[in-house]
Amino acid sequence: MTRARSILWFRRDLRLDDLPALAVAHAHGDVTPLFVVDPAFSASGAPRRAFMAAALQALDDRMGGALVYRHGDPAAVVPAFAAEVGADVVVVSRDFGPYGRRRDAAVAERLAADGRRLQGVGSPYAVDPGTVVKNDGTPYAVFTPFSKAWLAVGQPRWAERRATPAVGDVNWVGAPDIACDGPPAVPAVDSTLPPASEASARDRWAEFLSEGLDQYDDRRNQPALDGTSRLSPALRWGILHPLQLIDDLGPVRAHEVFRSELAWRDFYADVLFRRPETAWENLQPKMDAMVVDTDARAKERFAAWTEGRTGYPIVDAGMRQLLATGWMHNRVRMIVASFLVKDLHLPWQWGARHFMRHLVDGDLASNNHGWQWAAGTGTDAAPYFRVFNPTSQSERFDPDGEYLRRWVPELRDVGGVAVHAPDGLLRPADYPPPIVDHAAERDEALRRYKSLGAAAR
DNA sequence: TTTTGAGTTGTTCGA
DNA sequence: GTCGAACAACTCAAA
Repeated sequence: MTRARSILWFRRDLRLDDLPALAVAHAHGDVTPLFVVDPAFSASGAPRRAFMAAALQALDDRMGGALVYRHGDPAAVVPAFAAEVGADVVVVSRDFGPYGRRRDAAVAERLAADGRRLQGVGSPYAVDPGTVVKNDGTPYAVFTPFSKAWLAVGQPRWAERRATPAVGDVNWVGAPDIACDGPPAVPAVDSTLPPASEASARDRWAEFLSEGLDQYDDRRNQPALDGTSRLSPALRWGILHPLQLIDDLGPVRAHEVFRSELAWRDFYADVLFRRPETAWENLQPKMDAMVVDTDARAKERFAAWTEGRTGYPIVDAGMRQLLATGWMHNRVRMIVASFLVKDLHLPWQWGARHFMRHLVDGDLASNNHGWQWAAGTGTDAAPYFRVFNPTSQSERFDPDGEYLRRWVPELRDVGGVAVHAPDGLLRPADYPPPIVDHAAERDEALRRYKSLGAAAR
């Protein structure tokens, strides 16, 4: 008689340590690990595809090569696979995103039709979306009170939490005995990010914890420095779970700032869980009347923005870093986002889509609600008059121009402060002049916001 | 129910 | 060079 068997279907929790779904699958008996390669993902940029493929490879290595890849629509592939291998249960980490919920509902329905079930265990968040509520049971819409309640709800749970024990005796039943499609292709990229394995992510965390975290609140805003954890891709793909980080934090100001960033991640996941349509629609409907440019000139400007040839060095440096590595420093993300929305007057969705395509850590909730914040359409929106000045941001956060020269080599020989805004004779011949005048576009943005207010009254 | 204080990340201007 | 005020009005959250 064969032993009972379950399928562990990996999606965005690409780890084995501290994975509740694995413990549950193991309790069912033999475990068949599955990853479904979704054709929709092939639209992503090379660094993003490379990181996911590398994470899967590292995961598979830990399972002795047992990971089964199948290509296609999960709603068809997963139930068929469960029937093929004779598994009654498919265990997953729960996905709270709009696409993931639709997908999982479809999969669960088809599994149920065959007398099987989808079992969701755990999530990639410190506190699951939908959990943090006000006294009247409704969700928070402002970050600061959310984060206080998040901490109040979370801390007792985290204190009594036991990391899921290492599962050393799992009997993996998978490839090569089970037929397998190929893994996703691994494009070559030159990445400065930590490699995509659990061991290297843990090493990076240990290094950051001992060397960088205590100065996090000071150094995290300087893009030339290694002042951030750079663990966002590991968190995005579930190579690490946020509680593995929170467990190590102490009652220190810099640690609290770092934890607050993890609270932002949970906050935006919660907002998107409550309002799934806000992935691509304004959270604040009154902002729908905002005038944005979408004509041919707008498309040309958008192309210049994506390719890093706006003539604003800090913007171009960030956009080039994104294309080259799949990552961009957070301070620079805010600067380029403000530039797209308030200097170029383009729809925030254009920028969000580009980021999602290229960012290795691109997460729909954090990314798109971050963009909504920048555009003033979202939760906790920035006041309309808060318009980033790309030159003064550059002077303030990259005072020596080190980041600029690293990513915009045309500026290598521009000395002193001119590197932040090389104009006239100081501009190298191969570096473009500014595509717009910031002062003029700032006024234009303020004018548009004001006329919106007048129209609303 | 009403009131009150507050709200991630900024810039500019004038004294 | 430094500093405070202005830039609006609204919504949220809790007392």
